[in-house]
Amino acid sequence: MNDTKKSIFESAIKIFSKCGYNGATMDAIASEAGVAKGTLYYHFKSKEEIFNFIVREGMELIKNSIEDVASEKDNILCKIKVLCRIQLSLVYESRDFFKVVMSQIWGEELRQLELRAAINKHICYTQSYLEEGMDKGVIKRGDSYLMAYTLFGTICSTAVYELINDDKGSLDQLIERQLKYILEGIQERK
Amino acid sequence: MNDTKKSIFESAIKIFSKCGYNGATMDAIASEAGVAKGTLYYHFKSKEEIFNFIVREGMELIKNSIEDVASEKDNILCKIKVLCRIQLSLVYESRDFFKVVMSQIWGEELRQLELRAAINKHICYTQSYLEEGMDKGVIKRGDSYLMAYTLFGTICSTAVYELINDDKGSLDQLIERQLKYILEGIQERK
Amino acid sequence: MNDTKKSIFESAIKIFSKCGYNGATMDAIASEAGVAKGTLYYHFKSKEEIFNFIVREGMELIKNSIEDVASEKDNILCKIKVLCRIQLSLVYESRDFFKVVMSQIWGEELRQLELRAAINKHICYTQSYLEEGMDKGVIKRGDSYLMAYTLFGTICSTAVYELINDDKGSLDQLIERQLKYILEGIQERK
Amino acid sequence: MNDTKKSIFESAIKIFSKCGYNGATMDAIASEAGVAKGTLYYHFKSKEEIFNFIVREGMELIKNSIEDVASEKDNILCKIKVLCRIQLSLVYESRDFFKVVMSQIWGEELRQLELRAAINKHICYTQSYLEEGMDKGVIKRGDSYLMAYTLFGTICSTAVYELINDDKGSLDQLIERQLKYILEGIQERK
DNA sequence: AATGAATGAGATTTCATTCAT
DNA sequence: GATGAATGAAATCTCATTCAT
Repeated sequence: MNDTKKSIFESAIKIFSKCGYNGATMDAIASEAGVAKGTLYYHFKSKEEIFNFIVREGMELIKNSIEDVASEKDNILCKIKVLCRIQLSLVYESRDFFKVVMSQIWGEELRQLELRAAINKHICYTQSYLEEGMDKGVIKRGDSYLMAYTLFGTICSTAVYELINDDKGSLDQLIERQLKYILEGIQERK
Repeated sequence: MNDTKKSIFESAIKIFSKCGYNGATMDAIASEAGVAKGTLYYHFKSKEEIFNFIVREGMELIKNSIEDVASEKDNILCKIKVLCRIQLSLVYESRDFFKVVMSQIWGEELRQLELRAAINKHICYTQSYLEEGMDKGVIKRGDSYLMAYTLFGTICSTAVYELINDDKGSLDQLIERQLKYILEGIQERK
Repeated sequence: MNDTKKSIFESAIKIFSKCGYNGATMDAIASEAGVAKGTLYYHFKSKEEIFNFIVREGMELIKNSIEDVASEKDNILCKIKVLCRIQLSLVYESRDFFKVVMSQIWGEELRQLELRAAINKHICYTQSYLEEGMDKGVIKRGDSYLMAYTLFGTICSTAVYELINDDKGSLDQLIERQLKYILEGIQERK
Repeated sequence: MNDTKKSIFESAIKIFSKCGYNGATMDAIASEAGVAKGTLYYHFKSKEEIFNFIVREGMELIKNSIEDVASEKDNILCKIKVLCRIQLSLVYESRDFFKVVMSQIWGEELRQLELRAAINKHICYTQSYLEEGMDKGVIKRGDSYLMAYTLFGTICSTAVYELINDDKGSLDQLIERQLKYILEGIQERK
């Protein structure tokens, strides 16, 4: 990915996150990237292709981030904690990408079906960690697939939290709290 | 709200949920409602007004549903459980409304800021339940605001689950599982 | 076909004939028709649909013109002469339509393949007249299909003649001459 | 004309014939020629210049072909027959060039007016053969200019025939038939 | 000689809104 | 109350041309 393409890629994430897919205009993306409109079409066949490229690259990046760190641990509970922490902090670091995903996951257009497939693949990937946790006895036995979704829900809630409340101060604390809720629940043990 | 307006209202939810705000066309809404395009403008000033009307009515409905049932219970843990169950089942019953909210919450347009405010208000409302739970010693002491978001996240995850997996069979079971995860966590107690 | 649509239809023929299909712009057609660009799209789905509509209507018109007059004659040679005369005079009266056909018949786009099919159908239709002429002994026995093409070629030559030479004075004389060439040839009988 | 320029020249004919002038893109021509787009502009000033170059070269070639063969005969009827035969077979051998001419002859752009002038010059050239035929008593006396157009029309009809029917088998037979029709007409002599 | 990234003017198309009926 | 033809601003996309390498 050369400089121009990278610049378009980053600008598109910014604009898509602010305006949604249909609200984002090629003019806005071009202007944000500091290139002419025609240049977008030199590097991408269409607006939809920019979108798909973003999704593909973004999901790849997340997967790599997780694998890099998780591979260092051999304790499965640690791995799961790392998995959660990384995703939770990515919500902050790649907030624009998350907004694009979360706003575009709901419709019935082809690009949205593909996005859903990508998200489902990611959730299945985290599911495999949970199943290893069940085998090792550190995660409660149960519907690992649904559990993986619950975990994804926590990511979502964090994204919404970040969206509505701009408090960036206590990021680490926030992440630890969320992690605790998901692992141990919110109900007081009797 | 007369029949025509109601028909437009329901069609608009359907179209907004399928296409997003910008992707939805007045043509599509009119055609879904079985009326002429001009009729939309007889009942609503603009597309944005249809959207705002939907959000207002929808949030009102949810709040009423919760209050109706919660008022019957006097045990706060029961109230919280009911609160969760109702919202989780609403994800299924009003799935189109949820899609509209979830897809439109992320941008910076005026209508989106207003939507966020409405959602935040709703979360604060559930927060008050959690605080009562803390006072009564059934919910772990902690950041009740963040906890309310976590709860909202579970709603989100259920919505995404419903979106990707069409299994409608075991709805009650699903809800009970989600409820258990949020209350008791996913980690095995030692 | 209401007034607006008719106006678009006629303007489009004019513009297509002057600029070709790709050279014609929707702006030019709209401006010629005295309507807004959006109005074109209210009546036709696309530029291509305008083109196809023109071809369909135009061929229909020609066929009707021929049938109307030919049905009055019972002598087959008279019918064939009428067939030729009508087409030759149509070259002048509907010169813009002919230019559209002649300029667009050559490519490999879908609309052009359809146009070719329409032209071929028309040629086959004139072929049936020639075959009747052969049966009645007034037309030389031979390849009636190729002969029908030769007849079409005379139409073409007249169109090119009209294009290059603006002499409109002696239209009837011109037609009679062309008719004589095609029926009796240009070579001096020995 | 070096190899690169020749390759561009031939590719341009192919693309122009398939897409028309406005439909042909410099990208398509470059890709067909197997060179970069910039290379086109090294050899030609503009798209229009490529077009004009093609017309000039093509007309030159046709004239030379005719003169070469016609000069061998001294009988004028033979010359005229040769003239027809060569042009009719050129329709097959240089079909792409013919398509370019036939599709581009109709508009009002400068390049098209120039093309018409070139065609008219060619028709006047064949006219001079017909006049010699009239003087020698082998061609019917009459409007030699119109007659030359009729002859050109037969070329057109053959091109359309070739376009719609791919039967390449009986080329010589086809040409002889066309020649007969134009010389002797299609009507049965009584 | 040749390249191909970049451009921007201009093309086709979309669609929320208006308005006369 | 309801309609749908008409609009025009703005969207996506195309492509001949330029220019630094």
